[in-house]
Amino acid sequence: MAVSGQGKTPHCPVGRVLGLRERKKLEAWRTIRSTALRLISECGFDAVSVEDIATEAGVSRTTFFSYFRSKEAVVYDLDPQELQQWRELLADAPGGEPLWEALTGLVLGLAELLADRLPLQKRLLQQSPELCDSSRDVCDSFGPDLRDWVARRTPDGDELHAALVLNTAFAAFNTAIEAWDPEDSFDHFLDLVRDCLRLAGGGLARSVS
Amino acid sequence: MAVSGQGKTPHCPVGRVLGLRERKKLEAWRTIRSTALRLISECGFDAVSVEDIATEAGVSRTTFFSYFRSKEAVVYDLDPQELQQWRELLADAPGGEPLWEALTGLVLGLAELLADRLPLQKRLLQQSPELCDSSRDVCDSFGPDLRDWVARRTPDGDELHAALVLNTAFAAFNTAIEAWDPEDSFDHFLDLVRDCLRLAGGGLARSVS
DNA sequence: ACCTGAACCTGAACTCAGTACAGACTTTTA
DNA sequence: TAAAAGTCTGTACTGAGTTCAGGTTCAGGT
Repeated sequence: MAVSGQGKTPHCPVGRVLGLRERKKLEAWRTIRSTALRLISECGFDAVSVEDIATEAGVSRTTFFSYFRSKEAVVYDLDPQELQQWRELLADAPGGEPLWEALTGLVLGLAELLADRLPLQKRLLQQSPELCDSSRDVCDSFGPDLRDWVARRTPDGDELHAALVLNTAFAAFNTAIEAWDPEDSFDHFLDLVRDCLRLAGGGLARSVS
Repeated sequence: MAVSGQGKTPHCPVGRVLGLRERKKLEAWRTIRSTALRLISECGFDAVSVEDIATEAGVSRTTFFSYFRSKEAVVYDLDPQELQQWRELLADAPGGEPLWEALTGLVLGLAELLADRLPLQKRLLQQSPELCDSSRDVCDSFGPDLRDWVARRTPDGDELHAALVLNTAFAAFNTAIEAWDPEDSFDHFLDLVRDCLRLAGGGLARSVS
């Protein structure tokens, strides 16, 4: 029944043309999200409670948790429209390519899709070390979809290889995020992602040191 | 001052010859750990509270948290003696090898060190999906040490490569753990770890599908 | 325009993880 | 054997996440 993956009770505003109900929900989602990011960037992740966020966003604590599974999710979750774009990216992905090439393309496409959010998110990560070792990361927001996508195109008997490729791609993406300085240009980030994927794809045993 | 990484107030029983104090602490650690694992395997991770564990182990809730940073930690943390062995492994590791080879050796050594615990841990993971998506994993227990070790031997300017290699090694290890059926032999697990590391090291772009 | 069902929001009450701390107790050391 | 240092415990607190009953708002059909 649930189509989206975020927002439980809210039936998830992903429809093509939005009714009043869905417009309001999307608006609520964004209000909560932006309020949260503002407060967290001002005071730090731990110093802001869900109560604070809800109040400041003009909504109840209960409602907050109906939009976001957890406090971290408000930082990492994709905007519903981004999520939709991401799913279109998955749906349109060519089927014939080798898995690693396909993943490289998808991850890069995703990175571009996140161009607006990532600088802020990375800055939050730097400001709030609590968020870092909370062991949740950006991959949590699109990981499940990508996992499904990979599973769907994986022939029986090849699951180990598929899982390894996927986890390694995540590792490469995370490494790029870790290494990136958000003061640098976003193109520089894209280069980092490309480099990491290329190195991992080419074989780490081969590189120096 | 803190030498260990787990156990805050308890000054950490890693000394060569143990005084009464340290022996008691090690005993308490193990009592809490084994009690926790027993209860969790009987009832599931979420169905057991820290209160339950502490009571059953004959210790106060406060004391539990002085031995383990979190509820998950009681599942993932290394036994103090295993931790010491792991650190000796790191200290004895040869310095001249290329990073990927060195990591391969270390990870395999670690896996052997964990031979006793891993089957049980993996069974817990299967029984309690909550534990899986808590996004904490076995790497949390030895990851920081390994990260330090890598940082120490990484020349300036090579941090990106080092981080990528480390994260990829983790990904390979995790993939092996995911794929392993604890009913199979532990040797089979070691083979999986070796395979994953070899594939990732050799270059995922090269492999089929 | 009105009715009805469904989706949504809310406050209240609850469980439990994690922290702080002061006082009691136990080992160490001198 | 007494002070110092380390450890345990109960208590009390904050805040995350869940449940639920009751009220409000929107959508679709008449």
